[in-house]
Amino acid sequence: MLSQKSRYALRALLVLAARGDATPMQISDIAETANVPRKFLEQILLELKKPGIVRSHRGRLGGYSLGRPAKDVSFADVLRVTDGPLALSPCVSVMAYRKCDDCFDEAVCGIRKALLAARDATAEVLESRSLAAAAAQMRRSGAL
Amino acid sequence: MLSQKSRYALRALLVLAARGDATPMQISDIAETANVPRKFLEQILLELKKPGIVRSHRGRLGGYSLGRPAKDVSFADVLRVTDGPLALSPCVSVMAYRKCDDCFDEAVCGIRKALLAARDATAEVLESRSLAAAAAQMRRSGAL
DNA sequence: GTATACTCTACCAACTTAATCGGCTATGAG
DNA sequence: CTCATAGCCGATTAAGTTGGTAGAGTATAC
Repeated sequence: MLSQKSRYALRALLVLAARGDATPMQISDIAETANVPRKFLEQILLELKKPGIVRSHRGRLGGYSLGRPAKDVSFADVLRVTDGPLALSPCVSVMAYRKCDDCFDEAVCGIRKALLAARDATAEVLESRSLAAAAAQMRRSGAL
Repeated sequence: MLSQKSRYALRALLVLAARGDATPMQISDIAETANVPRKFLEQILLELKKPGIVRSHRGRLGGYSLGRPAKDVSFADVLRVTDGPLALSPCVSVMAYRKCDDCFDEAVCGIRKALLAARDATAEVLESRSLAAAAAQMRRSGAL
């Protein structure tokens, strides 16, 4: 299951993706539109900023905007920031591989292959879905 | 990521699946072979018993055995017990559907479709992998 | 009838999650 | 210049989850 934080992140980013222009939008406005607690959203946006998913402008008339075109931000990109690796086990994570703590031999593990297949399947789906596509779908179904 | 509990459950079940016969094996023996803390394994097996994944025999010479043939127990069956739904959001769970707490209209949600596709992809993989297949693979690669 | 092995409830420490608070810092408008 | 404004950032917190232990109860083979 996704964390609440991930859900908030996706909602906030969809708000940014839905507005055509790239002028910055203030945290408070994003928070209100996406229905996310303001102070919590601050933290989330800060994290999304590190990998360049969003960009910020300080001072008067500051705010946040997407760091790159909405079609180039996948669900996987976002979830990796807010929820960590997509994989079900560190030993099958492509972006953040790590040996399992108590695994004595990976080559012989009866669990690993299935988890790897699961990871590949989810990654393929989540990497192919962009904010742009999701925003477009929302527009089509009548949600502003 | 899987919980430690799920990893333990899979390891323990693979131990049971790997032995050909269906005579009960004691918790302590399973715990030792699968390298799982004994008391914790007790709880796990008890949970796996409710849906019939394992069967228990009490008293002297008691123990646990698989509740049905290893080829009929999928990874999905196990993980649903130990880690809950496979889905990333309650609203896309097939086995345990629930409306998302703060979602005002599911039909218009820009996130849901992607999560549903992700769920279907992982479910297909995890439902197609059985304990029998994993045990066979382990046997082939030299792990007893 | 008694040793043995599962059953069940309670408990615990450590960690994570979902926030909130308040002060600091950069910046654009006037 | 200056100051109101908006993001930056570290600390704190309450509640919940995770991983694991303890111990009394109960069924059953011998």
